[in-house]
Amino acid sequence: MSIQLYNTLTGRKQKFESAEPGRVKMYVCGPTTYNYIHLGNARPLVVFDTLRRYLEYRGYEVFYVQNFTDIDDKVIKRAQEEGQEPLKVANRYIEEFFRDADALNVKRASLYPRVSEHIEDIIAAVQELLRRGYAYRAGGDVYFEVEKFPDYGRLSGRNLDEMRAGARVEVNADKRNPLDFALWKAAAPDEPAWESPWGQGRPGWHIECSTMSLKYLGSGFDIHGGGADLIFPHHENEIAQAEAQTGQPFARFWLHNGFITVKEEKMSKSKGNFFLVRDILSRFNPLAVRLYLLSTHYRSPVDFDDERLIAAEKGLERLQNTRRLLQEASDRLRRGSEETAPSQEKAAALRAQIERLKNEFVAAMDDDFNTARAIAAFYELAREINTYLHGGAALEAEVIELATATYEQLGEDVLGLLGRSQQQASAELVDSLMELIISVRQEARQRKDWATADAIRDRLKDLGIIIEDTPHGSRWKRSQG
RNA sequence: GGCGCGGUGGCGAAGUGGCUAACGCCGCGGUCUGCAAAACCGUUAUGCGCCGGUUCGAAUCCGGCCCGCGCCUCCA
Repeated sequence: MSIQLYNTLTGRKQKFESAEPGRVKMYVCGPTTYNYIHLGNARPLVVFDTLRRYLEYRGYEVFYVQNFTDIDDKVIKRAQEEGQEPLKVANRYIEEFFRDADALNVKRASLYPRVSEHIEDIIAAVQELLRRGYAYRAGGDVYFEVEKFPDYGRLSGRNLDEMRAGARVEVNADKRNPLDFALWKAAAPDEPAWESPWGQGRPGWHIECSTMSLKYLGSGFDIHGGGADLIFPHHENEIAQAEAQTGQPFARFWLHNGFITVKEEKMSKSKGNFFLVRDILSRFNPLAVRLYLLSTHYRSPVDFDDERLIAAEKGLERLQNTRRLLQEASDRLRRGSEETAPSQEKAAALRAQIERLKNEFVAAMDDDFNTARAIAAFYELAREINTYLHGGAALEAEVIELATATYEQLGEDVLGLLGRSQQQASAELVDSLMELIISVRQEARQRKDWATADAIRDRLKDLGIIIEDTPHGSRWKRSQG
């Protein structure tokens, strides 16, 4: 009954225990904010969000940090193309990021630190690396010297000799070793720059993540996640920087999700075969996209294909139907329209199934976060509940309550697949409808069509809604009783 | 060249030594239903890339081969 997670650092599943009892600290590399996110960006978002939800379900308090890379070559390039300030461009895409993430039912992280707001911290980190002899200056640049860090290559499972043999590393005369990487880059004339001990410049890519994760989570935090393409060099470099800087182990568990592929090929920006989440969401139910992403184990590749999205939509519909049927059943019970005595036998049978499937769900999730197996158990749960509801016997209130609570807990709290309930949706719809009615009435009043305006107010009053006109517009409330 | 992942029914996808190979989608048949929808039941792999081997027993372990993909370079 313990959680096992595959740790890239050790190459095997390990029992997960948080460093601090009851509290998990996790960091997931976020997007570079120069465009809408694509499906490949969405996978870690959904996967680690679900991991976070599961850990919370298992009773942990989770402190979840996700960064935004808002200073970077691509942001700068984009800004130049658009003739805008880089930070403005970044801000805009951060807003768009939240729209997509919200649609995918991704819970907000505890904190979203941005590079541009942590320049001081980064400069301090680079200074410390220089002081400790792990870094060197070359003109206005500062590089990390990989030879000085004996463990370099541990995460990605290679050593310096092997990597040099790869010979695909760009030659740079300023570097002592081709694999040395920039901690600080001198700025070109038109680029955003900050004053530093090495002149005007900006941070390298890797230093931001180690600096911000150390700042908010401290050395030895529990989980560091991201896409598998970040293992090398990004995460390798983070480890080198952080451990060289602090002399302490950096993160305890390294988790990496597999790629999204298109026709079996990796979806990537450089290949140009990527699909924006924004476009996908315009054609498919966002929660179906979420279901599709969780239907495969997080470390395996997932191929993007319309047919699979359609299948996911169908599956989702079934899962959401069960929730609706449960809602109807409890409404019926509340109205007291059940005439015969409930079947204790059938209720007991459902109770046993709920127990069994919930255990299966938890066992699957405990085993390296096997959402595919967990979802299978959830489908079975839906079927068992449907069978009971459809069985013709009188319903028993307590088992309906148990079924509803369990279904909601696994399906929404953990998997995030059910979305807003019927009740929440209705409440929101009422708000929107009232807004609509009030604006129609407002138009009538502007025309001085008092008859229509008064008729609307009177008829709403009959429905138990009171309109109050004020100098700033109209507001509404429900009448008492 | 180095390192690594994967090939399971029509399509996806679990399963890593032993009940009838989960689960979803699609198709077909049925139950229910005024109709429709929803829901439920049945049905689809004597077989898990190919060839050998180990074992009482393998999709699961070992060896070889074929095929697809990834990382080694910005990428989630």
